[in-house]
Amino acid sequence: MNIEKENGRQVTIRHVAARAGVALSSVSRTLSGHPDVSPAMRAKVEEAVQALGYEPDFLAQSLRSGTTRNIGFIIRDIANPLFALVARACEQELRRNGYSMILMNSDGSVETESKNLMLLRRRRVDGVIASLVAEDSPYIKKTILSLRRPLVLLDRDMKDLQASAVITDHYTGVYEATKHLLAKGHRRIAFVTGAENVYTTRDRLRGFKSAFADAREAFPEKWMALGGFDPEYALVHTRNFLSRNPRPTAIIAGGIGSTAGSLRALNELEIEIGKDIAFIALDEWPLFDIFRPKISSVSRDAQAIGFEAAHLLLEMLNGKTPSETVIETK
Amino acid sequence: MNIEKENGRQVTIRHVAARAGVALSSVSRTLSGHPDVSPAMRAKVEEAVQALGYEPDFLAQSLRSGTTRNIGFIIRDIANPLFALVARACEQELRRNGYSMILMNSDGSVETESKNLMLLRRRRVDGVIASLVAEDSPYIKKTILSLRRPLVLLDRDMKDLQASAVITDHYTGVYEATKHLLAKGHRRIAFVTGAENVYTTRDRLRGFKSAFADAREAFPEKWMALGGFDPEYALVHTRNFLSRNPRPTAIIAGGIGSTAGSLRALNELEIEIGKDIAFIALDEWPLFDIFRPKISSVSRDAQAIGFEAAHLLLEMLNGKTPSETVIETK
DNA sequence: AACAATTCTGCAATCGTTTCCATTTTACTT
DNA sequence: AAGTAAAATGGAAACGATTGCAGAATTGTT
Repeated sequence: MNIEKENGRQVTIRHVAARAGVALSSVSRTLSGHPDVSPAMRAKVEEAVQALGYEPDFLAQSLRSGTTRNIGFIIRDIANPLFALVARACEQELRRNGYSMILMNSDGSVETESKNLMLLRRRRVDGVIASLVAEDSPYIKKTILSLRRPLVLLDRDMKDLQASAVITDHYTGVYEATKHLLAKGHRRIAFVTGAENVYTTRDRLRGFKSAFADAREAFPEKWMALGGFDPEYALVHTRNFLSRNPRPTAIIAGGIGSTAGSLRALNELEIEIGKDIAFIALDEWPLFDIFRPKISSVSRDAQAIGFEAAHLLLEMLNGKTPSETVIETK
Repeated sequence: MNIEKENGRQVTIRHVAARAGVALSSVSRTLSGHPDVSPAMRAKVEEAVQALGYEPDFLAQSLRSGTTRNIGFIIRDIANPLFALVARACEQELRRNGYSMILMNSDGSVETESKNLMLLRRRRVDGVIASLVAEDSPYIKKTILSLRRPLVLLDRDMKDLQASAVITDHYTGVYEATKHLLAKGHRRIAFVTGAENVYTTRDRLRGFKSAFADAREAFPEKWMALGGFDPEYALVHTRNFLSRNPRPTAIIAGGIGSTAGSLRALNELEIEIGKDIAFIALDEWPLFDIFRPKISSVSRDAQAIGFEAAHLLLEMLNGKTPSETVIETK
């Protein structure tokens, strides 16, 4: 069976129809499970399909149906272990439902992100899942509105977008962590993370501030470095904080990249976590539990995020209205 | 500008032609940069394109041209940090060349992998980059042959496939590492890694054996656990080795997953690396340089692998014959 | 046996492009 | 000024599927 056509050309429904001696439409109906198909017809068509090794062309089907069963997935950086877990769970779930994932890295650039979105639109993806670089770019907002396809945002909070979102309750985790540090007597707590133009940072900051307020302590403005999630930013600013006199007694690093940068700074200056300074990471690196120094962290279930994102999108594809899912921390 | 059509329908080349008062074919020619287009025509068409916000449909173009500018990327697990780096570099390079990446995880299952390959074929991807689960499955081999599209294999060595490949010179790295251990007096060296049905393991094993042979030492067959790259396998077998009497004085873990599993076993039994036992990881986890215990490793440039894979594929898409690129270790 | 109702099948249009071919227009020779 | 070559344009047929509609074949009813 599965006799390859001698000439390189593709086997189309046309060949199947010819071999079975029936009309194209009949073949199509048989294959798509239309009710009005006689057993005789079905037999003939199936024989021909087998013999020719016919396989419907997704492209042609997409053009006709207007649906590609392709989902765009845009993140800053797939090499971020948290995102990688999200992407994996998401891809698995989409695949189980007959969708494929087109992966694009935005490399932290609003411009690349915007180009990617436009490309996905031209590719006629059925929907998009995205962790945007920033929430405050009107340019991106316009591009998103022009998408006119179901969209799921990861940890972002944008108005009038008709998008679903998977958001994390960072507040609680950070609040507890900060409270814990304050209870241990720490006052000079440095906070190194990304900018406030993403929900993630704002929610974390809210938790941080609340803990200080509840402890009736002044909010340590000068120990804030809210500029970027990249390791370099964290490295530079942690190094800076550590060179001050007096230096901070505790550091909170928000996000995978920031944690990497901060740890590198500590390592460089040979400052020991647990002994010389307290350290809390928001979001975990894999193997955190195995390595020393033992690093405390506020964690969240990345797999659940990916799974939920896929689900919210699938729901929208089935006509439901956008909604939000909240993931807990720690 | 960019007036959205009032009705939801898409703006097609047909609308552009109507508005510009010219034939469809002329619009197409103008847009695709055909030489025989008068300035007057160009102006009219461009005005209409602007006014309507027209954007060519990738799907229709693909159907017509027979080329999708989509590349399939299949790996065991995107959450493996090494693969994630490969995927990122690869996606970036493909994107720079106008291609998009469809990501699929095979979850370490030959069956899933095969299904994925078939789906990619139906989706008419222009090429595939894959890190296969195993080299010895005739089923997979058949599926690959039926792909009839350019293929780049990552760290796999398969005959009569007409595929390009990015392979790593594991031999040298492992040889040096083993020699080093032998020189330090180690004899009971355990080796935990994946099965021999992938090039990666075979090449590493070759290096391992060579080092023993050159040192005129008997190859320690009973300290081999070549069964799987997953952490569970490594955990179980490392634990087993460590419970023997005498136990190994050194462990080599081959691959990201195996390293995680082995480290977990050591952690569990509270055996300290550097003090109680020597440990060498083949392939690095991120942040290895920061954490304690300090872990020695044989590393390779994952970004380069992704970049080279993209390049080999692009070359094949330009009609070149398949070739191989070798990446160095350490 | 004649008619209606039902099931089945085929034709042709459609999705949005590109491209071959034929025809018209323009430009160049002598 | 006529003839030829080159440039510009339009019409129509692909690419590979799905589907509304109409007609043919089958079945059931009286």
